Order: sequence, then structure tokens, then C-alpha cells
Amino acid sequence: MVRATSNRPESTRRRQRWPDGYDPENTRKSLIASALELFERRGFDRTSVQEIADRAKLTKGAFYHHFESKDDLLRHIQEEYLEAQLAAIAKIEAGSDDPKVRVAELIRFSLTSVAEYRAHVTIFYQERRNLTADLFAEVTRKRGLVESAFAGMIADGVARGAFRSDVDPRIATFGLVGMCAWAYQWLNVGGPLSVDEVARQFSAMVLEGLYA
Amino acid sequence: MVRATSNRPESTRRRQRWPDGYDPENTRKSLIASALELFERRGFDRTSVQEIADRAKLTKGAFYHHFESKDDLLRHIQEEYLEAQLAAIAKIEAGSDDPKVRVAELIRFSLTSVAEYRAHVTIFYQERRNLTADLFAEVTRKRGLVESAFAGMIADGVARGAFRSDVDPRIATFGLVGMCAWAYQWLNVGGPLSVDEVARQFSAMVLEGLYA
DNA sequence: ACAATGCTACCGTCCGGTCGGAAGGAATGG
DNA sequence: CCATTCCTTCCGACCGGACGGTAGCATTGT
Repeated sequence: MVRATSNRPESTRRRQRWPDGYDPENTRKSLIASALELFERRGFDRTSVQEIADRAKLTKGAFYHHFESKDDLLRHIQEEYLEAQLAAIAKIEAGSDDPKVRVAELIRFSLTSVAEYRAHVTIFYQERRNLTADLFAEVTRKRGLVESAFAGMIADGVARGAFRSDVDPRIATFGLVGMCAWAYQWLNVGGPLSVDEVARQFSAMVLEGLYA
Repeated sequence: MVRATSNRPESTRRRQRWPDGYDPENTRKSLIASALELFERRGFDRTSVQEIADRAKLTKGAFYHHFESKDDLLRHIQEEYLEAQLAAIAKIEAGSDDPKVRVAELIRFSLTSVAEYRAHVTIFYQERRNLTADLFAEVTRKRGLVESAFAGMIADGVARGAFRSDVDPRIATFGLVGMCAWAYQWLNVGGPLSVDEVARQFSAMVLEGLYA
């Protein structure tokens, strides 16, 4: 439970040259990749630092050279995912302002990111409580921004008469977010259901309803 | 990770009488209650048996008298929840066979059970992987029955023309289940949103759509 | 020389689980 | 009615192992 950030100022770090194209930053990446896989499959608590190092064909010493603590690594993973989320939201908000289009876009984007960042997402939702209190608050805040985007678009749709007036934007948002977030439990990239098809079905269900 | 069931054959157990209405079965219950609270708040792995015992004003010795292992307790909690789920499903299936009514009922029931069994639900979804492989399979199977109920009702609605013909029952089911299951992340009984109101909104959104 | 990188060995702590036994009601037998 | 034994419940000390993290050193490129 060590505090303190480990943000290494990339700009001030002189990169060392290693033989035959070896890049020391790769070890960091492979440690993260190793952790992503292990955390996703067995959870944060049941994955030891030793195992993370082993899987990356390194040692604990190397791990603790690159990360302050196990928590620090978790934090890194969470932020990696959140940054991607926020960037994508911004892109959608810069596009069409038709509420229907926006909601459909948001659904599709959410599902895409679940498929793409599967391990990140799983870890994000399952291991949030392992963060320190203040870090948890920060992560929750950023996550709230994503949900606010949903809520804002729906509220906008209601205000402009595109959506039914008796829709409660907060509740509808919870439903939408849940629908999409839950996909991390069952949606696999190689599976029988394509992301686009799922997105289309979800949009149709939510926008037009199931009724014939 | 001990196997073996701890099902004590109640019928063959002679109950002992204790002074002033003391019931030894209360010990078991308070251990479970203690664990429910701690598992929900801090997770299975980060809760020690000692803490569970402490909170119930007992000792580890007492705990291991009533449960075979920590896993055994988790298993007990999971099954407690699943039994309640399956019973409720059966009740709905015995009621109206109008697909629209059934889907609405299922949504309301799902949300109600999330509100009522909040700790159980949280633990169920977050700690499934801590079960042994075969127990996990069993739990997943039972959970599958619940989801099959959703899927069956939607497929039925499509077949009978109540729902649009281009709806994929599998995907719609995933959406519905996700919407409801996700409620464990935000729905609180004492909160500003009543379960019935949320259920009505969800039903309207899914059945009639958002469009004005 | 120096900084970055990675390795080995080690430490203190905590945790799941075990074990022998204490307390005391229930059953038995006289 | 008392004495003995048995069973259930619970206690508390303890064990073995695993885990997060540290310290010191070896190697290598600049």
C-alpha cells in the first residue's frame, strides 16, 4: 500500500542502447502484459509478483526496478484503460450531435473497447477496491465522466424531443452502461457474435424497443 | 481448497438445549452475516478468517468447527443466493405467459433480488473464480438456468410475433441480464431510486424503446 | 566512472488451517 | 438424586508456507 507516484518523466530519461535492438522499455511492457493476463484470469490478490515476473521470464528484482509496488502496477493498468475511454468519448462528442446517432455510437464504442481492452476492463471492474482510497476516488471520478457522457446525451435527446419525455436519463444511463459493461463477461472477439452485430442489436433494442 | 461437502444431516443431529433460549445455530448465522459484510466490502481474498470470527465475536476455532474451510463458506453463500434465484424464476414461469408481462416481471424480479441480496450478489459476481473448478462449473450451470429463462421468454415472444422478428434472443438476453445484474454496482435500497421505478423505466426502455 | 538494468538471497508478516482441551448440558445407570 | 460419561461448542496457541518488499551485487552500455 505504498503511496507516491512512479511517473517517470519520459522526456528526461536518456534511453540506453542495448545489443541487437533490445529495448529496455520492453521489459516494462512485458511485465504489464504478463500481469494483464494473470490478473484477468486469477485476480489481483491471487497473482503473486513472483508469478508475474516468471511469466515475463524475469525476476522480482526486475519487477521492483520498474514498479514501486504491486499496487503501482494495478494503478498503471487502470489509468491506461481510463485514458483510452476518455479519449474515445471526446471523439464521439466531437461528431454528430443527433442524440440517436450519439447513443448508437456510444454503445458501439463501449462494446468495441470491451472487446479490445478485455483484460483491462475485467481488471478494472473486479479490482477497483484494491486501490488505495484516494486513487479509488480518482478512478471513480474519471469513470463518472464516461457515464456522464451517456447521461448527457440521453438528457439532451429528451430535451430536444427525440426521446420519450417520461424517460429518466439517470436510470436509462445506468441501464445502458450496465448492458455494455456486462459484455466483458461474455463477449469474445473470436466468438460467434461480432461486435458490430451486438452493437446493432443493443441499439435497436434500446432505441426502438422489442415490440413488434 | 478442501473438497467434501459439509452438509450436516440435520435429521440425525440431536439438538442440544442451551440456557436462556440460546441457539447454537445462531453462531453459524452470525459467522455468515459477518462474512457477507466483509466479503462485500473488502473481497474474499482480503478478508481473513480471523476477521470474520472477530466481527462475530468468536474465534477461528469456532469458525472451523462450523465450516470446513473458507471456501466452504463462500460456497454456502453462493448457493444460498442461487437457490433464491431459481425459486423466483419458477414462480414467474408459473404465472402469465404473455411475453411482455414475463419480461417485465423478470426485470422487476432481478432488480428486487439485487436490492434484497445485495451482499450475496456482489460476492457472487466478484468471487466466482475463487471456487474450485467443479464448484465453479456447478454454479455457472445454475446461473445459466436463470439466463435461459430470459432467453426462452424472449425467443417465445419473437416466435409468437409479440417482439420484432429481427431480434436475436441471445443478444437481447445478454443485454437484459447485464442491465439488471449491473444494478448491484449502484442500486441501494435506501437511495433516491426506488426499485419499482427503476424496473418500470427499464421495462419501458427495452420494450417500447427510447424514441418519442 | 557512472547510470541503468536485472539477479539472488533474504526478511518480517500474515494467513489458512490444525490440535488439544475446557466448559457444560444431555444421557445413562444406579 | 447423584456420579459418570459423552457430545457439542468453542477457545487459543501453534505451524508451515507463501507473499510483498528490500539489499547488495553483477553486468553492460555510454
